[in-house]
Amino acid sequence: MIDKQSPIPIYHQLEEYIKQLIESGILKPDEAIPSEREYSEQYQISRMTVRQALNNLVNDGYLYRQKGRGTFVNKQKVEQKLQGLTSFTEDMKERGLVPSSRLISFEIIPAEPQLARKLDIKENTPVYEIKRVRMADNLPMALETTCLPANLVKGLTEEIINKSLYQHIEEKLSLTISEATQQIEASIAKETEVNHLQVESGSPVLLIVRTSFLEDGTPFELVKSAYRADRYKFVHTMQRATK
Amino acid sequence: MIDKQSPIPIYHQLEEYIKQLIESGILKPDEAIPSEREYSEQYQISRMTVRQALNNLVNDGYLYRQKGRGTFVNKQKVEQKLQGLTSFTEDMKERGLVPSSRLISFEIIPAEPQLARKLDIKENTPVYEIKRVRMADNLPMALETTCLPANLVKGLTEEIINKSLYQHIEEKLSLTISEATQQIEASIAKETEVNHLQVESGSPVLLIVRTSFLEDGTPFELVKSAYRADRYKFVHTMQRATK
DNA sequence: CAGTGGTCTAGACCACGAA
DNA sequence: TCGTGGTCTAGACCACTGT
Repeated sequence: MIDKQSPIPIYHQLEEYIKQLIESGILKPDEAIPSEREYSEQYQISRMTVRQALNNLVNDGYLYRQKGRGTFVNKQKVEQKLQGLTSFTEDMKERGLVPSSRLISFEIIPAEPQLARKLDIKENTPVYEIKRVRMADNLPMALETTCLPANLVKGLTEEIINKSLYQHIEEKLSLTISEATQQIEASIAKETEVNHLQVESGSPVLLIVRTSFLEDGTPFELVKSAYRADRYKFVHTMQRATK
Repeated sequence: MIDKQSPIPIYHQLEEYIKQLIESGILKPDEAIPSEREYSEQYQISRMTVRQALNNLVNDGYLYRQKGRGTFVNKQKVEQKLQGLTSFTEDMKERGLVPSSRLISFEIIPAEPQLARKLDIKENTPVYEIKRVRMADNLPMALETTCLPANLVKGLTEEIINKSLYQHIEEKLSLTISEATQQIEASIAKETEVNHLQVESGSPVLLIVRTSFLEDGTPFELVKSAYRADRYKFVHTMQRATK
C-alpha cells in the first residue's frame, strides 16, 4: 500500500489510498478512520506524515476531525465534480447530456463602448462575436452570444469553436483560465429567443452573463446566455467566509 | 510579536502577524517574505511551526511558494469579502439596501418526506418553518420559506429571526456554518408570489433553493426563495478547476 | 483512565533556482 | 555552491472525549 522507496511522497500515497476507500464506499460517511497513531505504526511512518495526509483530506472535504474523538469520513458531495467554472460542453456532459451547437453567426466586429469596458479593451478593438444555439440531446437549451478580444484569443475558426473553445485556449494558446463572475437573472423570452429556443411567447428564461478571466486578471470572454427555464437549472456551491 | 507563553498557538500568532503586514500593505504583492529558516531563528521556534503558519496563509490565498526561490505575497483579491455564503440581510447590506421582513407564518411542523430527505432527518421530525416577505428599502424583494430542524437549531423565536438567524447560529449556538449548495432557475410568479411580491401576473421570478451545511456536513437549513426578477440579480464568482 | 487530535521541537536529506 | 521550499523522523506535552 505504502511504498517508502517510491518517488511519490508518502503522505500523498496515503492520501490517495484513503481517498479511494472513501470514493469506493468502503469507508462510509461518519465512520471513524484509524487514528493517526495507528496509521503511523501500521505503515511505520511518522505521525506528522500521517497528519500531512489527513490535513489535505480535511481541506479537500473528504474528512472531518473531532478533538478527543477521532477523524471521520465526510458525506460525499454528489455534486463535488459539478463545481467550478465550466464551458457549456463540459456542463452538459457532467449532466449526462450530449452537447451540440447550431452556429447562427461568427464574425469579427469592432467592440462597442459597453463591451469594450467589460473586456477591458479600447473601443472598436476587433472582437470575435459568436452566436449559437446550444443544444443538449438535440433539444435547444440556450441561445448564447460569446465575445472574445481578437488580439488575445487568436486564430479562431469555426472548427475550433465547434470542438472546445476552452481546450483551445488552455492547450493551444497556453493561457490559464482562472475564474469568472456571473450575473444570473430571470426574464421572459424575447422574440429571437422564442424563435431559437422553440418556446411559447411569455415563457421564462434564465439569463446568465459571464465574464471570464485569465490568471493575471485579464478578461478574455463575455458570454450572454438565455437558457430555457424548463430545461435548465444552475447549480453551485458556495463557502461561508471565515471571519 | 510572538508570545510563547500565550495560550494562542504560535503558528496562529505568526499567521495573524504576517496577514496584518499584507493587509496593511507593508508587504507588497510578489514581494518575498523572510524564509522559513529566518522566521524560525528570529522567533526561536521550530521550522515546522513556521511552515504550519505559512501553509495556512498559502491555503487562504495570501501567499504562494516557489521551490528553490522563496515565499511571496499574493495579489489582494478585491472581491474577497463580497463573496461567499451570505444571509439575505448580509446580501442586501452589501448592495447598499436596507433589509427588512414581514413575517407571514412561523410554526413548527413535522417534516414531509421530501423535506426530511433534503435535511437528512427522519420523516415527521419537527422543523421550524418560517415564511417571510423579504424587503429591501421597504419594497418587496423576495418571498422566502426557511426550514430548520428544531432539534438542531434550538429555541428560535420571532425576535431572533428578525435580527439575524446566522448570527444566532454562529454565536449563540456555537455552530460553524460551512457551505451551501444552490439551485437557481427562472419561472413565472405563482399566485401567492404575485400577491406577496406585488407584481403583475405573468411576471418572471428567480427561484433559488438553498441547502446550507455545518462544518461536519450536517444540513441545517433549506431555503426556498422567489425573487422579483426586476429587482434582483444573483452575482457570484467561480474558479476554474485545476486539472 | 486511556485514547484522540492539536501543537511543537530539533534535527535530517532532497530537488530546485540563482549566482 | 548556497539558500530555498518539500518531505520526513521520533519523540514530547496539552486539552478534550468517552468510559
